[in-house]
Amino acid sequence: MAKNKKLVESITSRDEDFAQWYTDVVVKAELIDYSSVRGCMVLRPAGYAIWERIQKVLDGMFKKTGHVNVAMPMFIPESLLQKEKDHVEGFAPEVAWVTHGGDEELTERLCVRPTSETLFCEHYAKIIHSYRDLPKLYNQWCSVVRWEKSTRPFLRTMEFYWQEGHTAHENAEEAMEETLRMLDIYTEFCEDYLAIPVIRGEKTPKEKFAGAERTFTIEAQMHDGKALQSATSHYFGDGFAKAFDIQYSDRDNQLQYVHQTSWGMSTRIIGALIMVHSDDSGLVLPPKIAPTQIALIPIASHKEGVLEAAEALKDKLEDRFTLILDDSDKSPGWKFSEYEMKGIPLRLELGPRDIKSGSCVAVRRDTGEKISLPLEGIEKAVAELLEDIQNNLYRQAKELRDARIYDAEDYESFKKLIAEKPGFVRAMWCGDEACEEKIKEDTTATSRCIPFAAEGHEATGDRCVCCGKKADKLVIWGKAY
RNA sequence: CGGGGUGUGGCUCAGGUGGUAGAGCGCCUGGUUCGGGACCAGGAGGUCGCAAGUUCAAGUCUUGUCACUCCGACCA
Repeated sequence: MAKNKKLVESITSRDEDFAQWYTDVVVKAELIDYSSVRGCMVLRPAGYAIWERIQKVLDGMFKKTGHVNVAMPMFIPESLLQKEKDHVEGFAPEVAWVTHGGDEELTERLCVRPTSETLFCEHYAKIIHSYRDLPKLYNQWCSVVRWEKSTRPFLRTMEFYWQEGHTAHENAEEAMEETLRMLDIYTEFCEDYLAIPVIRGEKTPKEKFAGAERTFTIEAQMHDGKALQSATSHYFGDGFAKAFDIQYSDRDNQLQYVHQTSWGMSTRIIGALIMVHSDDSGLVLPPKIAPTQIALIPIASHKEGVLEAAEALKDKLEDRFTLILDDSDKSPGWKFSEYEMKGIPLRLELGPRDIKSGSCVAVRRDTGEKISLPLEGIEKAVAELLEDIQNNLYRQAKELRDARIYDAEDYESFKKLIAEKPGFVRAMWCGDEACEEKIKEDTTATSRCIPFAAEGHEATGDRCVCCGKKADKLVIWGKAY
């Protein structure tokens, strides 16, 4: 028993060493393995299954709002990448280049896409001619490569999976509407499915996407109080359209430039999922995103009738829930720990005692609570339990986050809060990039976003927390991943 | 890119001053078990990250290099 305990405790305590805890969970839950390529991870079945769930739900939301999927090439000729000045400047330092095909040196080197704006723009220039061709609402699921200096599983890898939506519209209003519509979809997805509360807002000019006119973001707070940018939605105006010559004839036969957007969410969100909900026993997954919702564990399965009863229960539940029945000869205790480590939201135990009493034991992953459920009408009880787990995870995360958003009026208290209190600080900002720089230098905190005033974030004063000059922007500040 | 740490069976690690490679867990076979990581017996499995060098002899010493990890800088 004592030595077995050691196995259970092989996850580093979250409060003791958050970074090590994170790595332990990711590896022990078998989400990823390290590969022989620096900064690139193997997404193992348990990890990829989460991504597949994310894809399925998000893709459904995209389709419902009229988007269609395409696949763009993974290579971008250097000359194409160069077309939009801010864009290339932003990404050039971190692109991977292909210089040879077989033994022959290429006349023009190809970059491995770090993002696909240029490819979409090139294509749009060819296929958009009339206002009747608009809007174009394209999305693609793919992986991209950025030559990162330091990497961590999910949070920052050299190759990562994501979706990138790229749309073209007749005018600024429509493009802006689309930008915010996608921010809404990401918000809904994070809060309703991942049970991660987010703060919505706009990035400051310093933090916005290379080539964008405006960048909107949803920011989540991790269990250690640090921020993680969970998705972004960019409004491009007609900047890319002018660089790539994407024009159409409008209703009055006048040539117009399109207005564009792009938006993305990546496998990084899985890092958020882990850092928001998981605990010292391993991964915790919200039922609505968990690839497997229930682990059904027969107790004393060699005894007469146990396996049969477990099979019958499985048949009863598997149409409505994703479930695995583990009838392997591992000990029950081993299985309990294993499925806790893997984050399965609900465990059902079925043994001789339960069969005799016509019930089974349910154990919640979020609270550890054990509940006896009558087998009669168990579908409904399980559905309610899963819903309650989903809601509880969201509530817990939101309560913790809300308790860790502080307001600062002056620079001294601002610095003190950032240094001493994990979490976010709300403070006024004058709009000067120099103040952002100074704050970053003094505290390592960055501006996460300018939250929407209509969503409960009204100005807390009229002076910049850094320089004291007149300020009309409330900014959420925090240390970020 | 700077600073710290670590590379030895699948995993976690032990191997003072150089001298034929070890443990626990896991894995395989058989048996007994089964309500919080079970037990017994037998068995398989390692060019010690990689490359040079010193030496009669290198897991151990020297140099280089690669990877992982943590903390910064940079970026998502």
